[in-house]
Amino acid sequence: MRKLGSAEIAGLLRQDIRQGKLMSQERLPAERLLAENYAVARGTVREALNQLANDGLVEIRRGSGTYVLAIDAYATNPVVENATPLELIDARFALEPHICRLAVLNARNQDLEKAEELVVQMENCLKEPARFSVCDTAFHTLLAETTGNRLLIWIVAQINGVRNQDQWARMRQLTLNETTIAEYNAHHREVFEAIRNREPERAATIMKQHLEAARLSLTRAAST
Amino acid sequence: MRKLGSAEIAGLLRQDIRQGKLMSQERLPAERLLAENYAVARGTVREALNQLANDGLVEIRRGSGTYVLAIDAYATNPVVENATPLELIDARFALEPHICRLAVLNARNQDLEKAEELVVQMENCLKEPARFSVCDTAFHTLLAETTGNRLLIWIVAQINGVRNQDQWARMRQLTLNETTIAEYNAHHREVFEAIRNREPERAATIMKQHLEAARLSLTRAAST
DNA sequence: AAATTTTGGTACTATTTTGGCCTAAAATCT
DNA sequence: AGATTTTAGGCCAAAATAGTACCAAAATTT
Repeated sequence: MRKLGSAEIAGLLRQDIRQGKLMSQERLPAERLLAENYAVARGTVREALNQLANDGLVEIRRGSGTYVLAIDAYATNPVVENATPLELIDARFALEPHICRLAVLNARNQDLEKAEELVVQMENCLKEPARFSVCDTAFHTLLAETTGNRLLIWIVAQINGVRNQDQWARMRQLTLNETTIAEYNAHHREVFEAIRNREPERAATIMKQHLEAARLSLTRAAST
Repeated sequence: MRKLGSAEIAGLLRQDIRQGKLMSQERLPAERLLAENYAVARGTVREALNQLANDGLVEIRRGSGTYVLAIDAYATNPVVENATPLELIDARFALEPHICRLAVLNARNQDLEKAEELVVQMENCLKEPARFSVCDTAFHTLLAETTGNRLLIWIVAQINGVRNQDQWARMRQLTLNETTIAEYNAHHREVFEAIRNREPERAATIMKQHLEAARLSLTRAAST
């Protein structure tokens, strides 16, 4: 790990504040403690805190401590970052079936080639959940791109940003075993075939079933 | 792999910056480190960094480091702002039917009251396209809020942001006459009734018809 | 109410890190 | 063959950091 500077420290603290690990009004650890935690000199921590105070994220009170304020300044899109896996599945449930329809209407041969390549790659990932997950994201992104609708592409990109969060990663580890990967692969294959055969409604229907399965394994995992 | 030149290094860094891998304000690795990472001499890295600094992508501070600066042009969402009315309708086509389903499942009495109030307001706007449009946006936003899904609420909010753009305003003026407002009102009324009667599929179907009608009048207007 | 502890504020020096600059040999391109 | 770029190394100056000590305000304990 590279040595940390004041900019990095400030970034880490910003992140903690954004993610709500440090809640509003909460007092964060004393400068000397933070310095020890990050294995850094106190001056460096002070520099970082002054940056945060300058941005209005934090209030420094001499003799008392440093306090988090204004979550609202960052309320622009913490929602996206903090979405729960279930909210995310519902959003995909809304979007992806229709994305399939539009993909059918707009798919060019080169899109189909890319899609098939990804499907094949995923079928070779039965025992590699991490790699499967990457391809899975790429597959759903490709579908969005195939629609040619920049707005949809952007929305899907935002949603994919959420999938890299902690909670999602944990859930994925719980749900992605060899059986479910095989199941998902069958869905992906069917979606691909439906798109290649230009059957919009079938593609949409299968995507719905796919997401229904994903939601099921998610709720099952959540209840254990 | 061929050896890299300063131009290639500059290209790679440009890409990382545009993709957000190197965020704004972030300090990128020291020249000596970059040189090691890319297996290249320090002078080459320096040349690349000078190119980026020349393009205003990066700020080099002697003794401190090299910092990414204001890439807001890329980081923000020009996509959303520049979406065409047709892209927007397609996105709503993807989202809103399912939002209707979720709204049916989650609607509380107070949501229904607000919805009915908006429907009534719209029915009194036959000759006031501007006011109708405001209520229309509020109605669709309310449906999203009723789902309780923060991610969907956020997405709809982003989409609504687009509707205030010039192009959209022009289109709206072209399409919103007394006849179409009356037609849309009938749709809204039906959607509301379906939600009150807890009929998710009917609500979704009517919303689809509503959006289909909107797309039709849009394409008609565009072809004149 | 007073003493003690904890907290941020400040000053100072030594060390490390970082970019700025130069040169000469080697590699690459034209 | 000539021109340009890249390499490899050393040295300099600016900035950041480390480390230490002490001060003052607030909080806590006695």
